[in-house]
Amino acid sequence: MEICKFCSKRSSAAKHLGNDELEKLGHSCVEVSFEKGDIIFKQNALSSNIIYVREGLVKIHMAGPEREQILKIAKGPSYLGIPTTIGDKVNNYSATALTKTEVCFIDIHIFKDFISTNSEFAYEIIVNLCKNELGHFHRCVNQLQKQSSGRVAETLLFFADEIFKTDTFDLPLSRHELGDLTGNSRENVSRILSDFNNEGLINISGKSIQILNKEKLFMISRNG
Amino acid sequence: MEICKFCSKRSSAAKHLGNDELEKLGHSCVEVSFEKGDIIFKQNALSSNIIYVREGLVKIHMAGPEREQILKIAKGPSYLGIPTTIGDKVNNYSATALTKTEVCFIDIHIFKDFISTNSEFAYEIIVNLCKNELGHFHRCVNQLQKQSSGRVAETLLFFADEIFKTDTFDLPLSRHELGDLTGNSRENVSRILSDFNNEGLINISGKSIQILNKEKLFMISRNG
DNA sequence: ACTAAAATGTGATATAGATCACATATCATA
DNA sequence: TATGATATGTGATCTATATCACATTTTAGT
Repeated sequence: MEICKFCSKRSSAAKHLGNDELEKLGHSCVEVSFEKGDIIFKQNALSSNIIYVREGLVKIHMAGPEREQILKIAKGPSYLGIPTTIGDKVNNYSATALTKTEVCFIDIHIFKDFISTNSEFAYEIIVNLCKNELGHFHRCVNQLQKQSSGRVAETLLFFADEIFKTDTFDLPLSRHELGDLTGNSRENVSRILSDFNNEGLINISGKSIQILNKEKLFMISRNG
Repeated sequence: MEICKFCSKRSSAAKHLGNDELEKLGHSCVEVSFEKGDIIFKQNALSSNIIYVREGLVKIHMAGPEREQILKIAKGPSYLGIPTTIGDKVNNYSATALTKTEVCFIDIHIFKDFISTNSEFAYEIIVNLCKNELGHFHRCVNQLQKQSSGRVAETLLFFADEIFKTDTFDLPLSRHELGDLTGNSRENVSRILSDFNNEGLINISGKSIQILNKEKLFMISRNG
């Protein structure tokens, strides 16, 4: 098993692993492929693996008191659900593939082992957790304080700039999911997208989106 | 300097430090006392210390696009702002004392040093970060989905159960701050508290609060 | 290719909660 | 203890956004 040794998508933490450690990792690591819509792990199930997304787009979501809440869109390569695997026995949230996704399941014991024996690895994991938490703080405050069109505008820019790195792309979410992500009703998302379309900020047809006026969209995202 | 060696409020991570490590920590650690209202660290300032709250109540808050957002109420003993010290050069949020607070400033270098040389310490920090993040996810979803009276009810129960461990206590926040914490306007917080009072759920007089009907308050917190 | 199911668009209506306006109470400091 | 400043309570609006209702489009399974 040399899959990890020659993996081209190693995490910044795994870059600190030596050859023998990578070999060990390769032995206790399972590679799985998920299709769009497949559940990678489920809230309330026992959490026993660290998940590493080699490639693909994943939504992290949680059942809230009223409806499903999408907490985050994660793009490989990145770790997934370290907090819920280490912080609790049970998954506090679910992860579902939004596109075809390549995932490695890493046994929690070997992960702990690396943390214990390789301080550079441990430190990278800590940095990773810290950055994630900061990102999440910002996202949360934005969600809480911006108004709905601002949240939708922000999300469109997020997909363009962070995920697809182009202004023309296919939305990987339904209107309903976009609502769960931005804290809007399905109907409101439709309306806001229509408005953006009519004002010439975007060009939308089904899921395919083209951003036409990034500056104005950014202004809307900024000022609520 | 033996303040850490004989400290009665050591963190779960610091319990894994040996005598010589504690001595080292004692040398590069400064103890400071803050009064109610004092700023412990400020958003956008350079972050160069890990802060450990030995005793006291602290609010973590962040300037949002519309208003100030209180992200969390932290109670000593606990670490404060590990994410912002390790995850960024600059503080992503502020911390302000809500009561008289005893704080230790720990040099980031010695902290990193412990992470590198003491794997148990590192692992405890990781567990801590993970649990914090899970807590924050839950708080965020609650904030986003519950309606205002639910958020206020939840906060009252939080103070009673988690912070003061009694049903009669003095609110350490103004109505305005309670709004910043629960995402309500100052006026709305007043109204909600008055309602709770009139319905006999609580007894309120200024900042002093007595919870009379915990079950019903819990129901309100649950069902929005 | 056909049909049921699911997703989407859009108007009308309802409402939670913000904002405004002002009265009252409490606090801090000279 | 007097006095300005700050915090709080409460009614009257106003508005963003949810909800409802239904038409239309798209998708998936046979």
